[in-house]
Amino acid sequence: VRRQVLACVDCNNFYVSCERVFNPKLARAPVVVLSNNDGCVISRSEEAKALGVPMGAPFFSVRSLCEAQGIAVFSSNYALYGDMSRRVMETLERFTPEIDLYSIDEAFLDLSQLTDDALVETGREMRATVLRWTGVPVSVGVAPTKTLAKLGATIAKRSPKSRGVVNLTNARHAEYALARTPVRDVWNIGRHLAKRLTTAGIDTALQLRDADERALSRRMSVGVGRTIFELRGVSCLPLAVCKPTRKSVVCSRSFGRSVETRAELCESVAFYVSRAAEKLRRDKLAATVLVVFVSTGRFGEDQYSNSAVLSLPVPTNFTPELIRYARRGVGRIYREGLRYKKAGVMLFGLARASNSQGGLFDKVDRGRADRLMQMLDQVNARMGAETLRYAAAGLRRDWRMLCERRSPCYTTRWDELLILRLPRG
DNA sequence: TCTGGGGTCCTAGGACCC
DNA sequence: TCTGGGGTCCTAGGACCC
Repeated sequence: VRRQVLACVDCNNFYVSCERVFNPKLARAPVVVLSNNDGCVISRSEEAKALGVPMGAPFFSVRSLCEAQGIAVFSSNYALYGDMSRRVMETLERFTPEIDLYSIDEAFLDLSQLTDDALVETGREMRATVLRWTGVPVSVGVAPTKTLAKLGATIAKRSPKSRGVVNLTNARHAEYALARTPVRDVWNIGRHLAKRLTTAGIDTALQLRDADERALSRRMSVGVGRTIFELRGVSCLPLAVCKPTRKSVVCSRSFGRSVETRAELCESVAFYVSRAAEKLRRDKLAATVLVVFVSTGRFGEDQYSNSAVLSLPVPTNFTPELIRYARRGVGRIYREGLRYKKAGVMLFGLARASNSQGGLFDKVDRGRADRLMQMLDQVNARMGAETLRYAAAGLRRDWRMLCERRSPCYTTRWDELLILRLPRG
């Protein structure tokens, strides 16, 4: 078997770090970033963690704590985080083309070509380079499998002594780390599995590694079996250097206020369809199934949620056509007298846009439709998102989600560039 | 005596990840 | 008053295919 060494590079509280890059006053201050619609806390600086802000806490429940402690609070700014992610990943790509971009703030790199004594040094160099070029601090774990590398990165993040890099290629070091890791902290062991494992007497990652793999595969899931092998240093999760094309596109939002009329619901759904269709076209895909869904709040009275599935006769990414079907879908599931809090669309059955099969009775001139969408996308790319948009997606849109504490899009909008004032003299 | 093996699809919901 | 969004994979048993 060929020796494999992977690095997991994980950005430290990524969204908070992005905000800090352009706002040095936040450097050692407590900072949190909220989810869409200013709903929950989804990123916390170490200082905010120390002040007792829990991950995932609804903002209303920690709002007074934030105010009392002077914690800086930001709405999500995905334009900024997406662009910063691109910079981090492009920096990492300088180290090796064998890189698996796992999420907005994480990547796995193949370091099998390096000798053992070069591993930690390379990890430190990656860390220093990303910090210097992008301003984002990262943690690095090095190990023979993804699961162990990920664990290494988590430990690196928590222990200052590691200076950001943890090497678990050595079997004794790995065993030491596994013995001190609760099973719930293992990648792909979530809340439910952790509970079932603890009930079965498996509390640490080391106990999981040494458990009966066949029995647990059968009793829990094949995923658990894979995790056990991964903890033993036997790779089951290959490096995905070439991502397979996506299988679905989703666009949905909670409303900033509740929505009751069919007209406004249609408007919002048309807006989500426009965004979803843009994603399709960016990936050169076309959809054959459209799902529209609506729901009231999850916590109050009068709960309702429903969805409508519409099959599209010809694979399409043509916005007005998708809007037509989506409105039909809303008509099927809309109930009067309810306070809707969320709506969205999903697209499935994705095929490559170029070689889609035409329909015998197709009424749309596909050539013209493609040219129109291409023009629309070009104008919006050049002049700013939504310079051209469909009126069906609403003009006022006062149902839009809250984002009252959003930072400027420092890196993606000319009118929001950071302005520096130099001191005199 | 002795009755294959490997694959896909279906469905809705659940689990997991960030 | 106020609780995110976008993904992937797995499950289970039967139907169906070669």
